[in-house]
Amino acid sequence: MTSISDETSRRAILDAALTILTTQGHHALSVRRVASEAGCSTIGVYTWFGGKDGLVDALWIEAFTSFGTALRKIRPLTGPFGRLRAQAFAYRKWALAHPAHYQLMFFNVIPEHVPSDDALVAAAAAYTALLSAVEEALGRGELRFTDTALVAHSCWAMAHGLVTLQIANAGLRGQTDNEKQNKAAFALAIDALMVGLSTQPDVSTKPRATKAI
Amino acid sequence: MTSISDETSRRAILDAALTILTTQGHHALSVRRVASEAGCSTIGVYTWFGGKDGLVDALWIEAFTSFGTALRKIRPLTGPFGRLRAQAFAYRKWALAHPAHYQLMFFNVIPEHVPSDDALVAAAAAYTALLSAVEEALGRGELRFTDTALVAHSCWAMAHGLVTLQIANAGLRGQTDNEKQNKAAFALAIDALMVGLSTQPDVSTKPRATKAI
DNA sequence: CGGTTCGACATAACGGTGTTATGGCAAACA
DNA sequence: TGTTTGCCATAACACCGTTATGTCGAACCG
Repeated sequence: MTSISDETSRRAILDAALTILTTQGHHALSVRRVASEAGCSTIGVYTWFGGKDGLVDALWIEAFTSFGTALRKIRPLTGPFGRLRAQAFAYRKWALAHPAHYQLMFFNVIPEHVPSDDALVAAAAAYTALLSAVEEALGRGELRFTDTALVAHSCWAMAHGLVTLQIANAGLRGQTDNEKQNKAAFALAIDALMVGLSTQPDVSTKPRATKAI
Repeated sequence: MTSISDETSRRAILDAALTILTTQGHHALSVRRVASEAGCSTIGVYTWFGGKDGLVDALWIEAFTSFGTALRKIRPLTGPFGRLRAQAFAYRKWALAHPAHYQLMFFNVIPEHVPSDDALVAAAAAYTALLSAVEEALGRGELRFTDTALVAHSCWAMAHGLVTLQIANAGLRGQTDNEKQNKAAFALAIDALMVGLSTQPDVSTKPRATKAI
């Protein structure tokens, strides 16, 4: 029996959590602060989300949904691996645009949180976007391998590893994050993997000698 | 003025933290529990480590030191990329043998901890092991690229991404972790990257169609 | 309309956390 | 012998997630 006012209460708390997460980071995401930001007592978090865990779970689901749609938007098919490459860059773009969310999703940054079944469904939906791109490449005969899941796993791990290292390093010493060089390094690694997975190793990219990272 | 008894106090606390970390996980790593396990008051953690942050930092340094020596042990040079491949598998082996440490090092699992300068030195030392292997491959003319750092970054990200996904998934649903299939998936991705980075794409591995992951 | 039920919510508390102020106490030193 | 110094336990502080208690208003029903 969720009325409109119910949803606004829920939304207010969720938005408060969202702003705290993006502006102050996950360490500031306490029930008391969220309630204060939302203008209610801590009880609100428990009536609408069942506790901090449920709140984090809701954030997780929203994040994975946004992530999944960002990946699913990629449709161009220009050139071999066109969609896979574009998806990898979309992956990177989304992650760097939402680092707090990305940490929430993949860094296990709130140790007491274990994703619910609904959350796992949302995560799986994002993964299927990647799977379909792999299947497409496989259908076009661009892969040396026939196992979609294995190839998708490799691509996911590559993109995840690259993005993870960048986010972790950026949070470390406040280094000047040279977006251009980082993106070039990302492209190099992704392209190398694509070449390695490809039937036609030297088509998709024309690598040149590059400068130091 | 660190006497022997001083070092034993320090060691006792550090060992207590280590056993708690490995047996109960990072969420159980509280100052009070560590002190209780070590048989002293919470003050001990502060006199010897300056607080929880310093304790975690000490664990981090020990972990990266162990990790670095594991990587540096890899010496065989059989075949192209022999050392790089062996190092990747050593990377994986160490990470899966010390999942709690790996999470501590890379998952940002204790949010309030920021690595000290000493800790960053230890981490950099582990990275140089990888760099030297890349330089060796480069010296043997096995790479299409001339930038050591870029290639090392790619390799690191690939291994890190693969291991990270496995550890995160293992912690998720208590799935039966089919070590054999996981290792095969790891090998496939690493080999594909090596091929993509190689001057002679079809030499290092002979991939076949593989079963589902 | 009056009584009852029920859900949202605030207050205040409980047990836990990291941290620290206070003070005791033994060893080293002048 | 008197003083200083450093290790350490006790107890407290502020914060955390969570919950028991009770209030209040709306909805429901006779």
